[in-house]
Amino acid sequence: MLDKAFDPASAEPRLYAAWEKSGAFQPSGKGEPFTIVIPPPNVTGSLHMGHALNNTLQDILCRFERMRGRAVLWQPGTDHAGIATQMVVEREMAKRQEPRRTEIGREKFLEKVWAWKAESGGAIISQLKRLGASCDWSRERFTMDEGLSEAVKKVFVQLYREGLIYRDKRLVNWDPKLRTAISDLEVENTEVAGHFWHFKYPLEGGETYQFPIAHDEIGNPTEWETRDYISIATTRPETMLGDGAVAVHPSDKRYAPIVGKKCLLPLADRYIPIITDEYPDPDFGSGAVKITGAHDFNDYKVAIRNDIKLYVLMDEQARMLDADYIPEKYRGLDRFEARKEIVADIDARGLLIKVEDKKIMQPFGDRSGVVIEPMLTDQWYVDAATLSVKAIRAVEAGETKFVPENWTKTYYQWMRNIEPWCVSRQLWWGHQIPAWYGPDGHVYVAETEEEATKEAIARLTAEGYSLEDINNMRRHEGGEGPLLVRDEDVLDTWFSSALWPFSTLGWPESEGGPRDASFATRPSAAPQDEAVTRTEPHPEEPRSGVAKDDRERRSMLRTHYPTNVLVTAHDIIFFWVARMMMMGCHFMKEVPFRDVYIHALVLDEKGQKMSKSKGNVIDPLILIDKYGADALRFTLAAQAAQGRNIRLSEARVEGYRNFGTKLWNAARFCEMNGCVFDPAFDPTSAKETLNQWIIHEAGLAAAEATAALETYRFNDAAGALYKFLWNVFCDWHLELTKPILMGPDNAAKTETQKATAWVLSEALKLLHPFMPFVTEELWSGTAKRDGALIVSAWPKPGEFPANEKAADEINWMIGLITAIRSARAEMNVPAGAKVPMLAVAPGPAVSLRIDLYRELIARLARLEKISVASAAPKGAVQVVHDGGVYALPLAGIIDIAAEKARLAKEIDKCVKEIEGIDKKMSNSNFVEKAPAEIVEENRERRIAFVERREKLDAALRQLSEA
RNA sequence: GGGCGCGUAGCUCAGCGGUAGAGCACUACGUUCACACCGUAGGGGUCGCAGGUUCGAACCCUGCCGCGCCCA
Repeated sequence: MLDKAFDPASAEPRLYAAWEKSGAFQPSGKGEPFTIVIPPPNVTGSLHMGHALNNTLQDILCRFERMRGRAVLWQPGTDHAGIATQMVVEREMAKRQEPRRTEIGREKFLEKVWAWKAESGGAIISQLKRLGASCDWSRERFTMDEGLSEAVKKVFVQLYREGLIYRDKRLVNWDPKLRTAISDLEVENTEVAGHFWHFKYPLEGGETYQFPIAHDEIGNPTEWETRDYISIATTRPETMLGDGAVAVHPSDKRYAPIVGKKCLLPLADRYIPIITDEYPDPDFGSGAVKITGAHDFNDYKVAIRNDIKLYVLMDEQARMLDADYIPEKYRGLDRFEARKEIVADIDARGLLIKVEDKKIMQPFGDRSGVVIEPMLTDQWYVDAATLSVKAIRAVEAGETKFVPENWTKTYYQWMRNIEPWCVSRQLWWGHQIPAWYGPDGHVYVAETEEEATKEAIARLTAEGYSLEDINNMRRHEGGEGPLLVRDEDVLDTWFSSALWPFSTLGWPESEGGPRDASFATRPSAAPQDEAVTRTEPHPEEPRSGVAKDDRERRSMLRTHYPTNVLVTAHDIIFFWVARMMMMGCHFMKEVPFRDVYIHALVLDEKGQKMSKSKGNVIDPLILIDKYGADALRFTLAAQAAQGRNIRLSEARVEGYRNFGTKLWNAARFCEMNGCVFDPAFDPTSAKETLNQWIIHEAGLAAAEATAALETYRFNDAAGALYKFLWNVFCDWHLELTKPILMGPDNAAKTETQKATAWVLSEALKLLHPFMPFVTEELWSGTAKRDGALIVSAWPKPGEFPANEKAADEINWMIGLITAIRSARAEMNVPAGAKVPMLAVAPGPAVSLRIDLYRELIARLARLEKISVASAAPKGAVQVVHDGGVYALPLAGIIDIAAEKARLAKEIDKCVKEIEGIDKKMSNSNFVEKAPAEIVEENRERRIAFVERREKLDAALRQLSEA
């Protein structure tokens, strides 16, 4: 016996554990493969609404395809989140008042990070389980685990050898708090209140020129003043010390007389040229722009174009450098301190023209929150432009499709304007770059230090050094140190994430046996190598995802790559999709996924992005606690319409929780009425019209849900199932079965019990991807089953015999009942009162139907008795349905005026419809040009409305006579 | 400045060439033996505005107004 209600809190963990234990989450040996790699959440992360949506949709697809018999692999894991994780651990260390990372050194620090990871990392994994995610946890991976680290090394080395990774000095986004470079994507540009300072830069040698200060209507100058300076404006005065030039637009006549001359850079007391470049906007500020090539991205381009000198002004913490081109008084000052001083000093020299308040766009580090400083540094770059060629072509050729399709545009736009990808980070937590520097500064890129050392020795030997010379080049005294020094930096986390679709599946396929953790740095047997190679303990202990055996790795990669679909939000297209495409196309010679389904962002009720700082975060786990995972999942799916964001409201979640309860109660009804699933039941054998009808309707819902899921229309699938279950199965079918189930006809009863149980079982299957818990619980709770619902077979359209005749008949009856109920309610007939009904002069077809369904109609419309009359009695309420007239003889009980009003209202509706159709039909263009079927449809509708109006008119007439 | 998207019932949103829909909220009625996390019935929309295309526009096109996001 089913409990009174479903209890998610106790059922969910139990069911989840059973699924996992059964092996259902692992790909079955047979069936066409279906593969999704999870967008790996940060190891520091915890489940937010975006994850909940993202993973609900993936799970729906996985469960759907699993039930369709495919070998489903949903590959889970987390990424190591370089900056975030390092920050978390450092913060903890600070809280415990432990020595700083720089004091304990890299190795010790990394031990702490691994310890943190073991202790509190990956909390999100258990949260995904609460959501019901059917990932293959036996294959869980981590971007820092051994196999994936191998992949990273291999990719880096290969790209380097192909010339697609290089070291370069360029302007990067520098985070002075974290003291690392970050990518453009990790910078958030925010509008803030700032200032616009206008300075005078005096012309060299006291030179003067005429500067226009007034213009006529057509823009010709009418007044001039004599100037001995050029006016520049800046939002960042502290960078003026690094100016290499002042630029004006070549078309700007105002400055033409002084182009090519020099002006004095105040405070720095240097002369800098006045040049022309397309960059300055003559209408903006004074039209003259100071060019600080080393601290501004636009200026950098101007400086490179015009060969202007770059002056680096700041250190890694954005303090003014100790450099000879910086006046002593500013050295060591923080950039904002320096700004104050500089403005004051300019003012003191009489060179400050004015200060305006101005909204400015300022770049902030998304992790640190501090103002990003463009800095000229040496970093490693991936030649993204070259890699993008194949990635773009793959999408153009349709090898990968975006759903909805319009995201293709965003992808192209970014890919076609792609910048070199800075992949080095000045962090410790991450994949240390496999590059070593020789004593002469030469760089050797190799998968191991051993290899790099060999290369170095070969190179140095070729240059004529003896082994003894080389040994003397070692870094430390006494011949103990290494010859080479490894690059300190690590790779951007997204570098390893970009490999995720194939690295998690076992790439690179190792040639020998599985590698152990020390292999990479195992000392060689060669004596000369021994001398120059230091064996160091590997910071990366083998963790989860221990290498599978080779054969399996190869076959996983072969069967599951390319993956079928990547499910993600649009804010990750650049971060991830683009990079996976580039890496996949390059290394696998094949796109990483066939489809990219871009889902909505989940916003709060007001349409605001949820963020901790705004305090408008809705915690999915709290909703799960309150309403169950099924309710949350269904809500997200039902709202996941393509191309729209989701505003999540709790009321909606509550509504879908109620839907789950409705389903539960429907199952209880079945149980109480002997509707037990019989595996031998054959839906084509159903003889009762009612059963034929519900099977037919179930087939429509199944077809709709299947088609919708196949095209990622999650909301349509959810909607179709909701409607079928509640508004068809519960509202009508179960009600209509009651007389049969409680009646005397044993054959009809048995068939109805079986058919109803069968339809319920099919509905459980259809709903399972959306509401896995309650459906699984009901599956086993309502019958003895061969296996769990999660591995049952998805309903095929052919299993549901269509029966239009049965559908017409039952739907006619439903219409009649509804019409009677409506008239009753409007006439204020007490809900409990049973009244008689007369079918007025019914034709043979209607008579037959009335006879067939007399009991059902009477029951659901609360009628005392249904009989036939040649005419409606006087003063009766008359209901018109499908051309028939039905009278409720309520003379003396009902309010005649109210009934007249009701009829008048209905007549009015008909009249309006008829008028509308007439208007169309009288338009000769419509009749000529509209498709014949549309014209015919209108003709038929008109006939039906006219007939209805005639019946209603008659009823009204009769009522007036009474 | 460039790009993408959105303005449909009180709220949250479907629909995207031919009869305007859902959930929630609201109103009235209802302890009918699955369910009040329920049932029955009902009210509520000139589909942002203005043009255009079309026999026909919420839907396609153009412009405008308002809102959001992304990129400069």
